[in-house]
Amino acid sequence: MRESKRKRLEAKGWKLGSAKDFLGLSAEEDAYIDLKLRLADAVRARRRRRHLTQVQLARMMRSSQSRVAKMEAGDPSVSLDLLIRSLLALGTSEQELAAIIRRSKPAA
Amino acid sequence: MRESKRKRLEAKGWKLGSAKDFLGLSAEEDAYIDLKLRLADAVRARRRRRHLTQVQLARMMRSSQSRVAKMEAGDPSVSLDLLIRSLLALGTSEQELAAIIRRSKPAA
DNA sequence: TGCTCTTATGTCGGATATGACATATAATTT
DNA sequence: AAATTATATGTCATATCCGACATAAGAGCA
Repeated sequence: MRESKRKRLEAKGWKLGSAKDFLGLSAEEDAYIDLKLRLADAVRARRRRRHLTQVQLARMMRSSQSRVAKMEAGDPSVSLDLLIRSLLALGTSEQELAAIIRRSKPAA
Repeated sequence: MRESKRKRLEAKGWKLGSAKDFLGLSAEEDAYIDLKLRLADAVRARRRRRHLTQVQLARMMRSSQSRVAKMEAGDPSVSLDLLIRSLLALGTSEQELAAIIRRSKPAA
């Protein structure tokens, strides 16, 4: 998973503490963002494994292709809700979901 | 955890497929709701274990007491995002988070 | 009984995430 | 290279979720 240093670089619109209180809960924020990016990667991986296009997945979950693209890109406008609902729509079991969440950020 | 048959009963405002397409993705919907309720219980358990009031937890995560109450009650107006951010604010590690998610609904 | 602390429930204006659409940029195929 | 298919990016109106507030309900104690 070479594209996971992406995480830092791709702080595209993440607004983080910057727009907020500038000091404080950056520890949880970090874990939260990291989790989202990990789920995003998992969605893409699972969708591809099932040979589905973004359009197909979008229809399965009554969303749209652009939403799926943003999801997989780790766009900050995408919620954890949508990510997890996507994984569930892809048939991910709770065990598998847990495994995705448990897995910490790959070694550098 | 006797209060988990609550799940079915407490379909208070869950609107489910009812307001939606009436047929279709109830499998994922079920998993989704079940997950939320499990996280809700986990928040309450962890908050109590740390001897925090809802007001205190609310302040820690810059939310409000009423939101925390709704979270713990499994109110449908609460998102997965908020539930997970709460758990992270309570110092839950990703390992622990995974354990909460993995754990399937208790036997009856 | 009142008093204090905690939690529950209802509501609301404002904030954010949503699907949809248009369109751009790959990536494949012919 | 042109056509086709897949994915990316930007924008927008509406739906949903948010914190905040008011207030009720419960628990424990003076």
